[in-house]
Amino acid sequence: MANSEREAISELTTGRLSVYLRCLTFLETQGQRTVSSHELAERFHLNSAQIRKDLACFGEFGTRGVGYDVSRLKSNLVETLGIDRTRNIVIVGAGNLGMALADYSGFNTNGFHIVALLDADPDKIGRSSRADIPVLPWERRAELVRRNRIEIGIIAVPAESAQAVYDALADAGIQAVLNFAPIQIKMRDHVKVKSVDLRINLESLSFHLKNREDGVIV
Amino acid sequence: MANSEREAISELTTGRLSVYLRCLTFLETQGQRTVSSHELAERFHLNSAQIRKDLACFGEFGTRGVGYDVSRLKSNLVETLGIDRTRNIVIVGAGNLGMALADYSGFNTNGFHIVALLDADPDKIGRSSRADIPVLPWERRAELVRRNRIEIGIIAVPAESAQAVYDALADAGIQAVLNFAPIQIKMRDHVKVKSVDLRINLESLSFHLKNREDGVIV
DNA sequence: GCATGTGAATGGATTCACAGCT
DNA sequence: AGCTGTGAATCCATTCACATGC
Repeated sequence: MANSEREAISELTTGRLSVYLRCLTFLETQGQRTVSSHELAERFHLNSAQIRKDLACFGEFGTRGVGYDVSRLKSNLVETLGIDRTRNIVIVGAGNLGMALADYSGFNTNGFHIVALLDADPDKIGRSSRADIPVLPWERRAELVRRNRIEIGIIAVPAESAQAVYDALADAGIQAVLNFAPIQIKMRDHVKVKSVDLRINLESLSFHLKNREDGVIV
Repeated sequence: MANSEREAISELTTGRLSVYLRCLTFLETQGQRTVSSHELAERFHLNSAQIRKDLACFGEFGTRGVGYDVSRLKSNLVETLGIDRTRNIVIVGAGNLGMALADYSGFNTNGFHIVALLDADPDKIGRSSRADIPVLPWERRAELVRRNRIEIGIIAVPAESAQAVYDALADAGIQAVLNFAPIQIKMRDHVKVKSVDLRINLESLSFHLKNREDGVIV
C-alpha cells in the first residue's frame, strides 16, 4: 500500500511510530542488527500485529522470514517522522515550566533545536536558561521566527494568555504549536496545535486511587 | 445505571471528566448557575451526547428540560475524580524538569500537594525549589512516604533509572506513579503508572509538518 | 417545549489468522 | 520453517435519535 497521495494516518499510529523509534534506537545501541515484530512486541510490551500494520502504512520495510533491519527501519522512521532534518523551536513563557522545557534534553536533540524563549515581562529579558538559551522580548517574535526559520512554538504561559499567544504565533508564521496551557485552543486552518495537559494525568491517577479505596475491582 | 459494583470506565472518559471540571470551574467564576450539555458542547468544542453519556456513568446529575446545576455538577465531578481530599505527592529527580514540576501550579492546588523532591545526588540535597519545596535524600523515601501518607510519585529521572525508581517507590508503599521518563515501565499489579512522553508530541508535530511539505492533503 | 439519559447505529482501532514470500 | 503484510473479525468509542421526565 505504501504512502503518498492519501492521508489517513491517525495520531495514535504516529505516536506509536515514535515509540518504535525509541525501541530501535535502544536495540541499535545494544548492537542488535535485526528484529522481528514479535520480538519487538515481547521486549517492549506491544502487539506484533499492530507494529506490522503501523509500519505497513509507510512502505514495506521488512523481509519475510527474517524481520526488520534495525538500522534501516530506524532511518525509515526518522524520515517518516520528518526529523531527518532539524526543526527550530521557540518557547513562549519563561516561567518555571518554560525554562525547564528549554533545557529538557528530549527537546534539544535529534531533529529539534530550541532557539530562544520569549517573554513579555521586562525583568526576564536578557536572562538565559542554565543551558544558555536566551530569553528575548515577546515583541521580537516575528523577526525571530523569520530570521531563524522557526517552525514550532511551545506555549508555556498561563491559560488566560494562551489563545492570544497562539494567534500571535500563527501571525508570525509559526506552523505548529505545542500547548501546555490547560485550555482548548481554537485552531486556525493551517496551524496545528497539540495540547498537553499535565494536571489531567494526576486527576486520572486520583480517580484510580479513589476507586481502589471504594473497592471497585480495578 | 450509576456507578458502584462495576468498573468499565475508560481513561478517555475520565480524561474528559477533567476537562468538564475545568469548564465548569470557569463557568462558575463567570457566575453562571445552570448549563445544558448543548451549551457546554458549543462553548468548549465538545460533543453534547458524549458529555451526557460520560456523566451518566456516575449518576443522574441533570434535570430534564433544564440542564445541569453548575456548582452541583462541579462538586460531583470533584468527588468522582477523588480530589475532594488532598493527595500527597513526591517527585523523584531534582533536575530541571523535577524542579519545574514541583512549582507547577496545577500540581499544588485543588486536591494535590507536593511534599518534597527526592534525589540521589548529594549536591542537590538540602536545596529547595523556588516555591520552597525541599530536596531530600533518596534514601529517606520509605520514611517520607509513610510519615506523610504520600500516595503518588512523579518520576523525573533519566530513562535508565526510571524502572528502578518505580520499583523502589512501589516498595515504599506508593500507590500510583506519573512517569516522565521516555520508557515503558513494567507495571506491578497494585501500582498504577501513567506515562507522559513530551518528545512524542513534538515528533507528532514534525510528522505533520513533513506531510504538509510533501503536499499531503492535511 | 426542552434537555436529559440511553438503546441502537455508526465509525475506528485493534487483533486474529492466514496467504505469500524468503 | 519463519515472519511479513493484510483482509476479515472483533472490540471499543462516538454519535444519532428518541422515549422519558421536568
